[in-house]
Amino acid sequence: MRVRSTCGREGAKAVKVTREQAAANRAAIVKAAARLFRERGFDGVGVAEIMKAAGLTHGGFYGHFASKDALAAEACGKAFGDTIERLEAGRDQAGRDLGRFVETYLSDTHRSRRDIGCPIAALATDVPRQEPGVQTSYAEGVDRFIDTLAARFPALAGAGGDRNRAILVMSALVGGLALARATEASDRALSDEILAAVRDEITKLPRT
Amino acid sequence: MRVRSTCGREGAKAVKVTREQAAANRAAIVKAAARLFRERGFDGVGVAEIMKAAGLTHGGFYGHFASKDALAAEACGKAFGDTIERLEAGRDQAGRDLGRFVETYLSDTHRSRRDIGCPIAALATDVPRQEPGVQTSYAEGVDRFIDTLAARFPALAGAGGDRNRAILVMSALVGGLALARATEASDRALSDEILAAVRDEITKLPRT
DNA sequence: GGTTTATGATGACGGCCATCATGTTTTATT
DNA sequence: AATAAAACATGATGGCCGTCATCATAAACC
Repeated sequence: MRVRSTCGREGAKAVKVTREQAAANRAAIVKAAARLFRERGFDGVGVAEIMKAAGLTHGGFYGHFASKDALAAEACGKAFGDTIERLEAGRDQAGRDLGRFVETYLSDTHRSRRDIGCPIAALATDVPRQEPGVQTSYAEGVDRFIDTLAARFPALAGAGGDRNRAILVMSALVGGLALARATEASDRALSDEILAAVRDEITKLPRT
Repeated sequence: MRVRSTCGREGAKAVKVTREQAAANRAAIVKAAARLFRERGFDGVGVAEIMKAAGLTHGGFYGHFASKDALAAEACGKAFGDTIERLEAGRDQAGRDLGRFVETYLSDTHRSRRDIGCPIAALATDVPRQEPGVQTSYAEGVDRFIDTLAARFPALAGAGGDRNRAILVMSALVGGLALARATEASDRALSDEILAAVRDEITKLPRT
């Protein structure tokens, strides 16, 4: 009720697309957001840039999502979905045994690719500062991650059904990766040392 | 060369203070920044708010610091200094043995007080997105933290002089605390479970 | 084939941000 | 006592942000 603009007068090349194309666009927005949020944090990327990365302009955004926060929650869920799916399916070698998985999680590649890596490690300290929707999405992801870990690696499943061992391993993985990333640029030797140490110590953990 | 303003015309109550008062003001800025950055992240707080928290107005800021990033690096250093000093001095009970320290690090209090807690856990995922100065300050702090940990708790010092065990414990502590914070608001039970699990598993770790 | 529907492009709004120019007042120096 | 230096308050500037109003267009449905 404030705008009395005269916009959209001359060059509005509207592009009404098919229903499935619109759905594809929506998915592209979520996908781009999941990538950019992990790379730069929730507050480090604007709506306009996300839309541009999805091949659209910023105006159409609110036709798909109620707010940036709503997208953040959904993008967070997608990032978890992708990661857990990869873990559950065990498509690559990392799914076979714990040692392989730990090697992959604490690898050079995972350290340098925040944008497509584990959202737990990429967003951990950002989440407490976000809206409830994002926090819920994240917490559900963490819970699923723990269960998946315990299910896939029997050595992590406690005798009494507790998930303590899986939680310890997850915490060490997430903490180690986050610290390796934080120190990589200014002290590569330290960053490498952290990766190697957590890798070695986790695999040396006594079996239950 | 752009401003042709007519500012400071009527009510400019300038407040030139003594030399030591100026130094105290500078320290107050760093202190406020160290607190606010841990609470809201480097990009979650503006210069004006930091200055206000220090009891000043935003204009005087650039008399003390070259940029917000320069302050961020210094505030990061101060946060580490305080935390490591507390750990080294062993003033409180947490300094005595590893179990006590782990209990304190993974306590309710530390979970809810990001602003005065360990900067490693508060800023981990923000640091890779900051300027080199901040990253260097952070990496130095992490390095010192590992050394302090290994020095204070003999069980964490490896036989060959390696710091692997200390690094594992640090990673688990940092990861566990960060995840407990991220899940606290939306799933308190999960958050508590994480704190307890990491606490228990670390203390059950075999001695070297 | 005509009507309805809704995608998304354009552009505007107000707010917040980092940074800096200016001016006043007081301390420090000579 | 006079002068230089410096601290800090005021306020401006340009840029980016999330959000929204408007509307051309083409798909979806009858």
